[in-house]
Amino acid sequence: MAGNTGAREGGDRLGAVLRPVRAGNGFEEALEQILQVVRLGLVPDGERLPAERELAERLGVSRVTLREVLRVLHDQGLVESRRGRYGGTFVLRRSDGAGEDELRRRTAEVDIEDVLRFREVLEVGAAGLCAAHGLSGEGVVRLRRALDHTRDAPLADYRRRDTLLHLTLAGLCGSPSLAAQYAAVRAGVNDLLDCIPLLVRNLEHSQRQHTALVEAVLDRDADAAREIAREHCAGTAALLRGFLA
Amino acid sequence: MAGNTGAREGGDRLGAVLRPVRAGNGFEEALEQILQVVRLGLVPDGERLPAERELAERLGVSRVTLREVLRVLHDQGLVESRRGRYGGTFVLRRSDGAGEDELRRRTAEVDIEDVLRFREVLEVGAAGLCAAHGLSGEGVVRLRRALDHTRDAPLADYRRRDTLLHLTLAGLCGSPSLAAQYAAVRAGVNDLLDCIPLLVRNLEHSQRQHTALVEAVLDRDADAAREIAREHCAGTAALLRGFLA
DNA sequence: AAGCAATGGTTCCCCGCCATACCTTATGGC
DNA sequence: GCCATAAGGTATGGCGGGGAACCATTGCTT
Repeated sequence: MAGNTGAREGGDRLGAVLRPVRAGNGFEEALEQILQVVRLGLVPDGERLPAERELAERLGVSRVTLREVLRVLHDQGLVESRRGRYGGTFVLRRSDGAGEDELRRRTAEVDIEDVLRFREVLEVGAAGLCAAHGLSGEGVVRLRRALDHTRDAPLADYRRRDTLLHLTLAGLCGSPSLAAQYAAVRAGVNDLLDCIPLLVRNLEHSQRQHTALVEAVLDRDADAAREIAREHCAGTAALLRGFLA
Repeated sequence: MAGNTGAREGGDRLGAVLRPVRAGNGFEEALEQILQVVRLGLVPDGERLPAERELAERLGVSRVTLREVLRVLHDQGLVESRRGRYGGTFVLRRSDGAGEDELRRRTAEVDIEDVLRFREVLEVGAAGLCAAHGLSGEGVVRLRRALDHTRDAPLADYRRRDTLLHLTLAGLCGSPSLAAQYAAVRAGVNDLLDCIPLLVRNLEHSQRQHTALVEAVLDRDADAAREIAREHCAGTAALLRGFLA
């Protein structure tokens, strides 16, 4: 019957919307998000995560569940907890090799093309929006500071500051939804980047692009900003495809 | 202490990632997604939703919870259930006025700028990706068919077919993540559009843009595709800002 | 030295949701 | 006309997670 056929065709279309309502249980999602914070370098090695009570509230899970997450991270050697006033949960420097298989597992199950394409769209979009609408005075300061921060970065901290620069730009584009999605996809990109070596030559190239990108945004030259962002992403994408394909 | 200050500054940065792990309970999220299906017109008026057992499984909630959702939708006059073989849950034609306050409530709590900007980024990005990477033979067919479908649309069904065209494009861009996000943001856009009148003049303009957009994509002219998509979004955005601001 | 405050650590109870099984209704085929 | 089938409708037990209260530890402040 016609209606039935229509419903079946529609059924395929529904796939984009009718995805599972939660990617996993509360525990798994909370774990994922805290890992994101760490992988994005939002809390650098040695620094403290928010207190358990605050973290639990912000993640929308109970403290009990959050503590299970922290216990797992502790068992994997990623964090350390200290009691008492001015105690807390601290991010440990990842002794290279720890969680290596974890990384393999994670990168094995992501759709690399999906990540790279989505990242490019968001990155280019954020740059274009920032340039087209202009930044507030405070926005200019934040962006400049983030850029300067990448210039004098020690090699070991470059990727983290690079990430922060891009997150800053995404955060300034005027779309919180875009910023949130960028954070998520960027965590995925960082996972991929952690699988390949950091080449100084790429880094210098990247740095020139950062400078040009920020200039274009501040000049409110949207087309230029978009084009630079696109090239920037294409560079990373080519690198990753080359190493991982 | 320096570490403490750093942690506080970091705390602000964490905002983009440390969002609540679930927007609500299972019931609310399932409701939201089914509403999305209806609002996107993925199941047209009079057609049947997937069977309860299938829907529950695809949404990752129990049938009990799903049925609570359907009961709410039934009470609001949006769906009707019929028992027996070839029964099911059917989407009712929305008698204008029903759920009107619901719409007001919903549109009141969305960040219009966020929605419009994010939508533009995704729309432009999807068009650019499709044009840049080219479509498969089947992709070409699907896109053409969706476009043709908007041409001979009765006025009452235009917005639905328009939505389907854009969803098709997003689905063909090679990034499932982008497609999913587009579906979500488009549902929000449709809510906003439902608050303003449908002007035939805008519709004709829109239709010309659709044709040009599809042509640009099929010609693999990414710059043109992006530019048309941008104009297309700007038109809708201006309309919405004018009526709702 | 005493007290306070901020943090991690622990326990308890209750609710919401899930899984499962079963019942009821309507339709088509034998 | 009977029965198989596919759908919605109902009932129950179990458990994961949440909320709240409390304990334990540390270091600053007085």
